[in-house]
Amino acid sequence: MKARLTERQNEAFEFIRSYMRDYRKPPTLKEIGQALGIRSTNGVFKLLKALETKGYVEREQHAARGLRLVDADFDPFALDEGPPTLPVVSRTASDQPDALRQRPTAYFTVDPYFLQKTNDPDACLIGRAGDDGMNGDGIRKGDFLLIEERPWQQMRNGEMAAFLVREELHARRFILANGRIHLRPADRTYTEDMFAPDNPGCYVVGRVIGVMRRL
Amino acid sequence: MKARLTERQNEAFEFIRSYMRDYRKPPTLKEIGQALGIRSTNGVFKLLKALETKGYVEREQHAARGLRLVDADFDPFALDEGPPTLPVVSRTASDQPDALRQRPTAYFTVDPYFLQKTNDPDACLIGRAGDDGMNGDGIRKGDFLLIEERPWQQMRNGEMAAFLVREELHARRFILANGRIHLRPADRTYTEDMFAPDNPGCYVVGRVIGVMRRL
DNA sequence: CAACAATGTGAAAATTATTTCACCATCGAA
DNA sequence: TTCGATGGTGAAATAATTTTCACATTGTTG
Repeated sequence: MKARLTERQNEAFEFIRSYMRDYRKPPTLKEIGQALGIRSTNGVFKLLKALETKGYVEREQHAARGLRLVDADFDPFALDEGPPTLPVVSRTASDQPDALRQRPTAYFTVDPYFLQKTNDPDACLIGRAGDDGMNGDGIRKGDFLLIEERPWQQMRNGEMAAFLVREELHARRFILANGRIHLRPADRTYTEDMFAPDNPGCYVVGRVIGVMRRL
Repeated sequence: MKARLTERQNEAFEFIRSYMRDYRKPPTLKEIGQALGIRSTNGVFKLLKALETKGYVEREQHAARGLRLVDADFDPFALDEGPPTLPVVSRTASDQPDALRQRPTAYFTVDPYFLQKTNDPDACLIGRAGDDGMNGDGIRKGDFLLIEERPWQQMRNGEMAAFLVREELHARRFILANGRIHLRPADRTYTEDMFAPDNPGCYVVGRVIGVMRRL
């Protein structure tokens, strides 16, 4: 695990990235200093040493612009792997959850930032909220839900869940009580549904880890 | 049509490309010389001048590694393809809107779908909602707002706008009435602000065309 | 042949860039 | 409070890099 950056170090790091993106070469200490408002190259020098120690950049001693971004994730030129692409799934019967990934209607590119809380980006997909039952939590009908697939046994109480009822996908808070799954809306005009885990009329797809909306 | 390169010039050019692909920065004259077996940096210097004259590279006078490949076809880093990457901007004073793009804290990859309603993806950036004033419209504090930069004169009444007050970014509905800009919250516990268009304490960044949230 | 462009050598000058040094301020943890 | 990590200033020492100069070789062209 990489050590965390301080705010200042992050500013320097992000400037380097944006500079390299624009100019196709690393910046000099002076240029970094000008961008961050540091008058002494030594101030920058120390920031860079910190970035190097923490493993964010590599430096070539004495070389002009002797800077390299270590992690390909941060490399604005890395072509090997682009950002992950996730399938956008459409209506699927709750008793045929396997059909979910069968015929995606589209693929969306998603920034890795939104997948950070996931172990496995391959287990993620995107669905659309089918109603306004979670308006109170800022999820509206038609929103794109970033879902990490996960069986109901691994869900924790209070987590935002995506599930299929009939042919529709909905977001609700997951609560397991007395051997039954409660799906609690944020809006009182919607009713709280309750299912036995093995009820084929309801299938918990997974945990909602992100929301995206086009206006 | 570009002038043709001599054999030697082509060798230099190809070396520069391969060097940049490997090291993510342009080579020095000495390095080029070593690769081509030229002992004098001046020999290399002349080759580069020829490449510049013929329009294959651009050079920044006196700058260390001040080399740029002109044609994107030859650019080993060309990113023309692939989803657009937008800057994530941080707090900025409302009277210095130009500083907005100066020091992005990060870059996000965004699926083109979310930019379809824009003419110019380059005019787009990402900011974070600074308060809960638009909860009623499904925008919560900390949400990532996809913003199309646009001067207030081009905004239409009722559109979702992003604007800076003090150092914070907020989302509100834009309403121009009686020569004054009204910024209307969706939540009544927030007050509707009103500004003269030239008030330096308030800067309309643009139109909000998307929302993203990580849970 | 004379003129010219392309390519070189070698060295010195000019400029840019990194590194080090001494010293200072702030902040959070021991 | 003392300490270490962080982030700075300013100046000076090194080192790297580009640029210029004088001169030479080769091959092509008029």
